[in-house]
Amino acid sequence: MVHAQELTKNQSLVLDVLSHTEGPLSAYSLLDQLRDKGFRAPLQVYRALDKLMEFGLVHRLESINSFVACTHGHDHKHGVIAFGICDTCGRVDEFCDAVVEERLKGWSKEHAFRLSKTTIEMRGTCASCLAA
Amino acid sequence: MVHAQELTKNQSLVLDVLSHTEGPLSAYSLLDQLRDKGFRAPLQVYRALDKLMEFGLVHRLESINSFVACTHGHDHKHGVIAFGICDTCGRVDEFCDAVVEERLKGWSKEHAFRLSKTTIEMRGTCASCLAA
DNA sequence: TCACCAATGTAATAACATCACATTACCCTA
DNA sequence: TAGGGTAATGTGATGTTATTACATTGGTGA
Ligand SMILES: [Zn+2]
Ligand SMILES: [Zn+2]
Ligand SMILES: [Zn+2]
Ligand SMILES: [Zn+2]
Repeated sequence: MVHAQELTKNQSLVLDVLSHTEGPLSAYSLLDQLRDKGFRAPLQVYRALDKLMEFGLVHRLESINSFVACTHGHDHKHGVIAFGICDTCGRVDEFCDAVVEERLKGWSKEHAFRLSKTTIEMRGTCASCLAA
Repeated sequence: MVHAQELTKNQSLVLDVLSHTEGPLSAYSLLDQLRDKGFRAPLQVYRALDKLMEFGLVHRLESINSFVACTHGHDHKHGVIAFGICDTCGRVDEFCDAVVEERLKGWSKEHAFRLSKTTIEMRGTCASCLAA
């Protein structure tokens, strides 16, 4: 696992914005927020995001082409992660379920499928938004 | 459920290409393959895909921005669907797992999250490609 | 000093998706 | 059978997301 001190300048800047934002951001939103820090091109953001995802500090939400800071501790070892994404307010909840993981790995084993990455995303409306 | 006879011309054309293709296609690949059928613009493809997905005849693969024809029978009632996607050959396997579905719905209930759509995609390498 | 490698900067382009508006086809019914 | 309503279609422009290509910088170790 990588610690904050080991991050490069651009990686730190991107992680900082994500960490201080409630909800996911697109790469281009990140770029806009980092223009006054000297960011000029999408690739600067994408490169930082790639590394941060490799380190497990950031996750990509495939169904909305956006990114969130990991809500687990930095030393948390990720298994299969699932996300609950509120389409109304953008709130994202990250969680792990050992049973789900076991079932999906079971399918992979049965089918001799070498699993490299699993995406689980639930879209819907969160409790707060339902109440409102 | 909708039967093939009820599909419009554009919907039939799109489904036809998808059904006769091994593996997923992007919207623009579909467009290219349908140019000689009179297709001229992306929206023609996206509109047809939207309806076909509504009918449950086509699924979107979020992690690769592509679409596949459903491999279940037309009258199959979809629960939560999971996909195994081979990054080497493009093969896609669609399956349902009642336990996974129950666990994810359980999380939603616990968190008072109104679930509208669930995405489960496993990326990796299929048995054939591993053997080769 | 030099070779090497990781990180960065920049412009251009590719890939994916939607908006806005006009037109056509079809069904229902007055 | 004319008129109104709705679904489907055609078309161009635009918006959004992601990658390619190439140049430059900065440190690390022989
Ligand atoms: Zn995490
Ligand atoms: Zn919400
Ligand atoms: Zn299906
Ligand atoms: Zn394969």
